[in-house]
Amino acid sequence: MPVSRTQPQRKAVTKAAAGRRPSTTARKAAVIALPVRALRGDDAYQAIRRRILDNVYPPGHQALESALAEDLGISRTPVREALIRLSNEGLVEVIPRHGMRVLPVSPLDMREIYEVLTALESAAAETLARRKPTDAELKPLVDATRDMGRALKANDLDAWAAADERFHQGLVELAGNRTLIDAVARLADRVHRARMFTLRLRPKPTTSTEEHTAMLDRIRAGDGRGAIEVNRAHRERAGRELLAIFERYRLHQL
Amino acid sequence: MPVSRTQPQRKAVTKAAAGRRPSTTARKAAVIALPVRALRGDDAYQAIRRRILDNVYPPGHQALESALAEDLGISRTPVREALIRLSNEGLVEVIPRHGMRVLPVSPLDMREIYEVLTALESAAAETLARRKPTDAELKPLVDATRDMGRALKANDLDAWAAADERFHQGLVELAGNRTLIDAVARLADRVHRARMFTLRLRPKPTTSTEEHTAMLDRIRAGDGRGAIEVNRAHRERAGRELLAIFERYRLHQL
DNA sequence: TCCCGAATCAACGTATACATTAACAAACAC
DNA sequence: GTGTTTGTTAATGTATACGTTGATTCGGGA
Repeated sequence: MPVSRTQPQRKAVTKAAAGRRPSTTARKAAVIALPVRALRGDDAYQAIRRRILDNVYPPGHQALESALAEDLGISRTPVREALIRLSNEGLVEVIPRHGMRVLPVSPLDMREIYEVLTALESAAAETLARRKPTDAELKPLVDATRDMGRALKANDLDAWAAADERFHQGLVELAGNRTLIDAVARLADRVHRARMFTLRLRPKPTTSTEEHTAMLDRIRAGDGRGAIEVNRAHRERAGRELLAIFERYRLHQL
Repeated sequence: MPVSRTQPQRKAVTKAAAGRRPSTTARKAAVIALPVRALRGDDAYQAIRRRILDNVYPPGHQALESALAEDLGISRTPVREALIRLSNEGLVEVIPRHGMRVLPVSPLDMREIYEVLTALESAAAETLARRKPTDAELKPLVDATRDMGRALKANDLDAWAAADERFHQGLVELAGNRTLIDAVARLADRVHRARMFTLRLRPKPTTSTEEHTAMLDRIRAGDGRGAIEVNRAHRERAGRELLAIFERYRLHQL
């Protein structure tokens, strides 16, 4: 779970013959640059994860290990390792004879996740408020909030969502508790998917910006209790709205 | 992470020739029962995990993939899969050329974990209090609290620790939020190890029982806020004590 | 004596081979 | 015609083979 520790950054190894049988003697690549980047190990994890987050593999999508391996141009071994991690994170389900299945985001799941996130972020907000962070430390949060407002004016929902994620991510990171960061990160992908589905179905998220500003005020004032309350209200409202959309459009059939 | 979903209960397949090369034609086992149960896949995970929790592999212990495979009588493949999961949970670290290393439980880690656990359990306590559970539902918690008292009188620290874990586990389960349960479970193993190390070094945990009773009272009264407060105080006190022991005995060198 | 470089070796990461077993279908009995 | 059983197939789980690469050690030069 400690992502930063368990995933030794692999430098981007490029292969001359990607996916080809490894030749006994390694030959230097032709002058022409490598057309396909060889995916292996953790890269397989990233690749599959990205396809899920980008909805290339939508909820309910099934794929056999061998099919994934072929898609990625690698063998089944690294694919299996990637699937173990993805199922750990609740993104996919491995069904013994039917490969993996991308898990749908059910309304129940969302309700659960929001409840947990609220608890975790509230703790982060309180810790942060107690620590009385400097303005410099809070700058990422201020910037993110500002960007949310700008994106909303420009009607750029994707930019709004990105800035909102940056705010929440930054809030948790500033608390400085690695275990907390990891716990949130573990839920982040699933929330991300749900929000992407609902992003264009819901009314303009105008109040979120104000709520973020209010939270920042509490944190600056060192008011831990107040920060908790604001965050809780923010999360609960957002969760309620998201669930309403979900149920109205029956997105959980996905 | 959704443990219950991602780990399809494997029925205890027994093998006639455990660990032996699989024979082409399956023969019925000799009349004499199978001496060694074949360990594979998820079993490897359980086996290694248990050895860590039981301190057979103490913090800092290193072992090569091949050594683990030999120990368990299986090949490296299922061992690797087990290690991926164990490192996900923060129990071990995989160091590229030096095998796996059982992670020590540092005071910093403990502080972080207790902070997160406090947030999660408080949420559980509040949810539970709001739901006004029946006495029948609360029975496991009442029983656990009672057993803690008994164990303390009998001076059976292991039984006390087991009952205490049962209480906290039961509390979270009663809240009925699977995501929450999984998030707590993910931290449980590390906490368990830390507590086992300190169990016999600290003064008798007499106040915990009272605090549990107080929490139950709040829950019964439907007083969510109060349950949060009691739980927070309980966790913070316990965390402080644990950390004090840790630092006094410099257990983090382990 | 200490430092640097080359050679050796072993552990890992990945690919592949193989036996097991569940799913599916066809054939048979009723 | 329907239900059951058996045979076939394909996907998995595990083992094993193999090339790559980093660690370690030994030797030579300063």
